[in-house]
Amino acid sequence: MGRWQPGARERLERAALDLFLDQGFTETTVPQITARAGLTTRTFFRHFADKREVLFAGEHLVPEQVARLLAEAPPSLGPMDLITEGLAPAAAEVFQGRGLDHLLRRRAAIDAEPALRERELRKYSLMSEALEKGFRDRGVDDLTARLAAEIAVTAFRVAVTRWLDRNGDPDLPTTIGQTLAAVRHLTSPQA
Amino acid sequence: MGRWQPGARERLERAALDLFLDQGFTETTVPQITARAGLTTRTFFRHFADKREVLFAGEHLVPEQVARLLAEAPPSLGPMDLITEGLAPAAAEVFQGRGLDHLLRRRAAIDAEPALRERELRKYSLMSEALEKGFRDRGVDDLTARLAAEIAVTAFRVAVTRWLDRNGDPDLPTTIGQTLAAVRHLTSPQA
DNA sequence: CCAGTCATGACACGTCATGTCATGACTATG
DNA sequence: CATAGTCATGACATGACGTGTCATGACTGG
Repeated sequence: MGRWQPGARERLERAALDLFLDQGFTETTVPQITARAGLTTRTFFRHFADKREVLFAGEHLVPEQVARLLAEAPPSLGPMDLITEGLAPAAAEVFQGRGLDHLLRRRAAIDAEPALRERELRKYSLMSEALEKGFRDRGVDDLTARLAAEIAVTAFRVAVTRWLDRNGDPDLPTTIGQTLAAVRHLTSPQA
Repeated sequence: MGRWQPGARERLERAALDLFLDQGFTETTVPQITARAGLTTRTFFRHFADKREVLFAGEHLVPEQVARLLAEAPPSLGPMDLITEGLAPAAAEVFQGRGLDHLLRRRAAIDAEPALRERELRKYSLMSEALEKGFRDRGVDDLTARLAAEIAVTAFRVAVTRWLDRNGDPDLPTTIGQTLAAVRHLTSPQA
């Protein structure tokens, strides 16, 4: 792994987030990031495909985690039960790695920059595609699989927003559960 | 309006779509587009903020249309009814302007290029934000407004996909209705 | 006919992103 | 030790993207 000073990738991530929050995404140039991390511009693009990607490292493996989760779940569960019982707890773990403080700083940077918001949307879109495929592999029909995947991701996304807004107070699985309950209530006939 | 040869914007849109489909988005340079349209590079960026935007012209006014629609709807309707009765018919009109053939070509270009898919996601995200605000202005609570907006957009998006897949066969309002019915069924307790 | 407006042309420039080759620290093998 | 191989990084060149600025010239209104 690391030969020179190890952790080049991590240094770049930290430097980038600091600068994005301080100056804004557009105003921050790649040479500024690499200077702060003690590296060269070319090295930045060896670790990240583009300037935005520095805030989304590692998230490329979310889809495969989702796929594995669905493949291992009891076959009896329907789509909505899977979301409630399978995804919510697993999702919580993902967010344990980094502290709440880092998550809030990261969100602040993303919310401030349309280009980063777009990247965030793509992340959730990929997650939805993985879910959809997982549902279909379990025998769910195409339309239902697609809608269940989209609704699951929507609930997850809305729940994360609420959870961060409240500084992590009710824990994430609880917040996801509340959000799914609200979805059920909203779409029930008499609503 | 047009002084030299009129319709610069439209010529650029046509040239760009043709080239994107023929060579791909990345392989197409802005000078190639402008050459085909008989204009200069600088002029392209006067009409469109960036290369992707040439496929999304005019869509910036979708949010305000959504806002007006919700403001004018009968106050008695709940969120889900609004989606069914208000948005579906209005949405259909938007797609009448250009022919089905153009919509299919445009979708093919977008689906082939991640950067364009991201832009498409942003479009729907803006639509969702407009819907959410509209619901809140009608007195709907924050969480419900957010979820109703997201679900409405999801249903719309999925319906458009299915509608295009089937070459516009059941018309769009019908397809949206079917999709919403599938959502209700999916989220109903026994599903 | 003249002044003002405005879309476009022409040119310069900084940043992003990538291809290519060189360098030098580490590893493996004898 | 020695030598060959690997691999992350440095250094350099290049092309496309996107913007600022000024000039031009067709149209418009008085």
